[in-house]
Amino acid sequence: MTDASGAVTEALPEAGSKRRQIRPKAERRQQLIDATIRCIAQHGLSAVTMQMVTREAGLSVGIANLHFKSKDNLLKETLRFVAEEYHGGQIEIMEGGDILDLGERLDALLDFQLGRGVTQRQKMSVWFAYYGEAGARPVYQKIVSTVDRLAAQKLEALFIQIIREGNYRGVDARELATGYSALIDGLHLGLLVTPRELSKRRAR
Amino acid sequence: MTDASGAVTEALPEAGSKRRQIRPKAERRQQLIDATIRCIAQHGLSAVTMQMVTREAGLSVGIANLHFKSKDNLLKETLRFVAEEYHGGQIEIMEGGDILDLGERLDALLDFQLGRGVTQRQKMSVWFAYYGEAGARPVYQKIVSTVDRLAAQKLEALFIQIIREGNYRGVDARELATGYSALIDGLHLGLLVTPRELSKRRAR
DNA sequence: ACCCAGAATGAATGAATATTCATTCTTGAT
DNA sequence: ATCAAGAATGAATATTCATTCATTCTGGGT
Repeated sequence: MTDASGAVTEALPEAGSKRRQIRPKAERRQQLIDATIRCIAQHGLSAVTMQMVTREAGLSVGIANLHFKSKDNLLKETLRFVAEEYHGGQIEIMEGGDILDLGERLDALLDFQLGRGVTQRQKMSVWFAYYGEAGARPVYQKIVSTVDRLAAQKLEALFIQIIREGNYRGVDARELATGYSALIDGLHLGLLVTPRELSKRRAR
Repeated sequence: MTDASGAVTEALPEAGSKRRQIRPKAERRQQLIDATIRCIAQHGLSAVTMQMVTREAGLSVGIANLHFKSKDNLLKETLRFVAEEYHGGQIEIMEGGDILDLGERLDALLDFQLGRGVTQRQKMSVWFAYYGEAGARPVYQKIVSTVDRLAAQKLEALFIQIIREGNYRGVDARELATGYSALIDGLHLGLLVTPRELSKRRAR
């Protein structure tokens, strides 16, 4: 197809044509991580491609390798972000000084963990997508277990308080904490597969 | 496979045997599914290739597409196999007539679900690898939820019996069953990430 | 002994995809 | 207004992998 007019073929001024924007590195990184989360939730970890992610972010393909060294690294950083955000939220509730009543605090924790909303659901998809690969990828295992351990300690501390305050007998805080975490994880899993609702009450 | 008889002892994994063997279709299918399970457990679902699986099975690359139509299909059938085996085992315990005491039955269930061993661990890896993708793949969702629902019904029935027999009050069997399943799933997840042991007692 | 249906093989093919990098563009400083 | 630094682009490249299929081989039937 040769240009008939001989004039400079100008790129068609598309209506929605986006002007190239230069933004700070941190912002681009977050933009890409967010896009990655959405892609994993929608297409599954194993189907995610760089094209997909950068397109979702509204950027060009090359940019991902500019800010993250590689796809592997992007995925790793995405997991780290989700893990830290989730556990950070838990820890904030557990040791924040604004709620004094222990029962209330436990309620707040449940609200946070079982809270609905698209975003939360997406994050959970990501979370479990990585869990699925954790058995084979030590890197993922390490990231998850590190933040997990921290949250588990705080949770145990909370249960110790509750047990003391309520004068409960024959209950081990550590076992309770382990069981509680497992229960929450299991409930999340169930939510992923069956879109039904589970009352928060059941967890207690 | 009796090796004591001194008959043709077909070495299982890899003997330098170069001789091509013709075997019934069902056997080859199972051979490939087993290899797939091992590969997923070792390398992760997203890293599994046809070459990897067929090599693990000690067969040529073309054979997978001969017995299963495609890679997708092989993965789907593998999930179905694991799902049916796992839930089949549960159901057998729950409705088998050989154990009459309900407490014992519950113990047997726990033993089965938390039983260790390489094979069990591999199966669990596979199980959760698929869970990770379930959010994005309706096919997986359907397979899992179908068998899951069946097992959940049996479990609820078991709890109804237990509640009646023990004269427990204020406990809903369905909620208990849901919680129990979630707890077990959560414990499995924990096992995948941290190779620690969890006493069966905690589950109760 | 001989055959042949169909099981098994693996080199070849083509499609998908991560990564590179020469080039273009933006912005803040001068 | 001009410039340089470096952010952003996307066509091109190289690799990896699923799938195909012409060919080889096996074992039961005759």
